[in-house]
Amino acid sequence: MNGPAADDHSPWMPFESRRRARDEKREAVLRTAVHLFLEQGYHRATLNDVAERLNITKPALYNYFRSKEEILFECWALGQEQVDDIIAGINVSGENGLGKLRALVRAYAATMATEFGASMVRFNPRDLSPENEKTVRAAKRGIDQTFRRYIADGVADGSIKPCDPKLTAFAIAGSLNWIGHWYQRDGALSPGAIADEFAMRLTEGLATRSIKKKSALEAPDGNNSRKRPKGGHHEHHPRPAARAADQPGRAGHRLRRPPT
Amino acid sequence: MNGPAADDHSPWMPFESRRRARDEKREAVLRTAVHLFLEQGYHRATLNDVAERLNITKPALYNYFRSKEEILFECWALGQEQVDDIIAGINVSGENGLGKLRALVRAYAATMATEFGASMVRFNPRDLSPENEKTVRAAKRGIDQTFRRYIADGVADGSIKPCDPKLTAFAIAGSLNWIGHWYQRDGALSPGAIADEFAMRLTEGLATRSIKKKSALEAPDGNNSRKRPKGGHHEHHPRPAARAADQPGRAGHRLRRPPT
DNA sequence: CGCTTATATTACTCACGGGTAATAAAAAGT
DNA sequence: ACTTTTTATTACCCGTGAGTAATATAAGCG
Repeated sequence: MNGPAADDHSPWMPFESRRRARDEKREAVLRTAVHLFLEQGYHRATLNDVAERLNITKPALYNYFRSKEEILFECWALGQEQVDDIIAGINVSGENGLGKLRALVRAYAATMATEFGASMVRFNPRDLSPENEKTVRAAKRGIDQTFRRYIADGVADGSIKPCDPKLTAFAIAGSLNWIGHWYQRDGALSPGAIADEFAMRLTEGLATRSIKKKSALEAPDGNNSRKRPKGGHHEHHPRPAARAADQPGRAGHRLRRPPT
Repeated sequence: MNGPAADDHSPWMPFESRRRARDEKREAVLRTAVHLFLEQGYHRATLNDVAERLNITKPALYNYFRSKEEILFECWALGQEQVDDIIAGINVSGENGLGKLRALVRAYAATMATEFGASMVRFNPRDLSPENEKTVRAAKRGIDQTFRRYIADGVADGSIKPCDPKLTAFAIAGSLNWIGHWYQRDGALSPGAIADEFAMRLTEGLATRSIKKKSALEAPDGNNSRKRPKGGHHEHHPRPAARAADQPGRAGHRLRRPPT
């Protein structure tokens, strides 16, 4: 952010470009890792596998991460970051309870169709260090509470029929989380279609007034999803330093070099 | 079943009692194993842990199972057996599509609140041998198709509103499967209450005519579930040999000794 | 060009845990 | 009581894979 207007004589430019290259490599590791972890499971996928796929060798990975466990955690964190952003956006949207719930369902469904999103629900927190496990569990609790809050808000403002927020949140979040288990990125269903369909199906039983269904199955790819679900290249912007979400904890140390 | 009327002089009696004792030990292993596998994850839980909890040593386990993988598979199979029974019962019930779907949702929810039921969705099929993995995937496909069939039946007979059976089945099964991830057996929610609530919540949006809700949350334990959700002792009868469900494959070799 | 720092490699350590003898202790059967 | 079978134990093997030197190569950078 403090970068001087980069001509080409600046002695700082190479520094920055080096850092950027490093960050790109870090992300490449995470993308390969999350793919293999999802495909084979965390314990069956070895760091040799990850390295081999990147055309390097295992010890090279330790230039970017302290341990396999840290890689696992960082994969999860990238998914969690997406969700934090989604929630932060909805919180300032000024919608009523039902509107916020629908927005969350839709965006969360699209996230679950990404590999980092799926990692949030397919990785086992028990495989993390005690400290990271606590962070993950706190974040999961935060998501659950957000669902419940939106539902309770909707009941309070009259947009959602009276119901038990706890079990209703479980039912909705369950459907969404399950996407991470069955969704095949090479399958027939587009993330947009899934997100639209789930947003409709999961909330139609809750609305106090009937929903105007627009035959969601026919729209193969709505242009209305805030985050592009699957662009060919750099799947998500290079992250402008840390980003503070309003939700619980998570130390904001995105992208730091561990070894030195 | 060919047992002679056992007085007390029969020389066959000890044989039977021996077999029974063996089967009880086998099941004890599976109950301990499924508990630890769910608690710590399959790879973190060691056979030493399992054995220690049974007050024996690791090699003793090999009198009952060929490998750790076989234990994993048998845990899954016990859960799958419950589901097969449920489906077989519903298939001959003569209900309409919505009725069958509701019955399945209710019984499946209760199963997910058991450890063997949860193992069906928390274990990773990739940890099984190729052959067993195929069996598991076929069974999963069978369950999915049953959900879709009941929904399609309901649409055909007019009890369910027109909808996409595939995505609707995903949404419902997702909610139910997720129970296996969050349900705490020592928590406040009883399996019966969850089953009732989910059966209501997940199908109310589908019914062509409005549902007569009876405030399901207040009924802590309905007496109407065909299988008792959680009896204190012998969780399921000693299994009268093999049991053939109508669904796909699974070799019916329950309870055989591997070594000899 | 030399000095320093980042990045990668080869070759290794080592704990962990599934699985296997070899063998002892019970039970069952005769 | 003697034999056989079942069930368990102790003591080991050994493949695997995370993580670590020691070291080579390449890239800033004055």
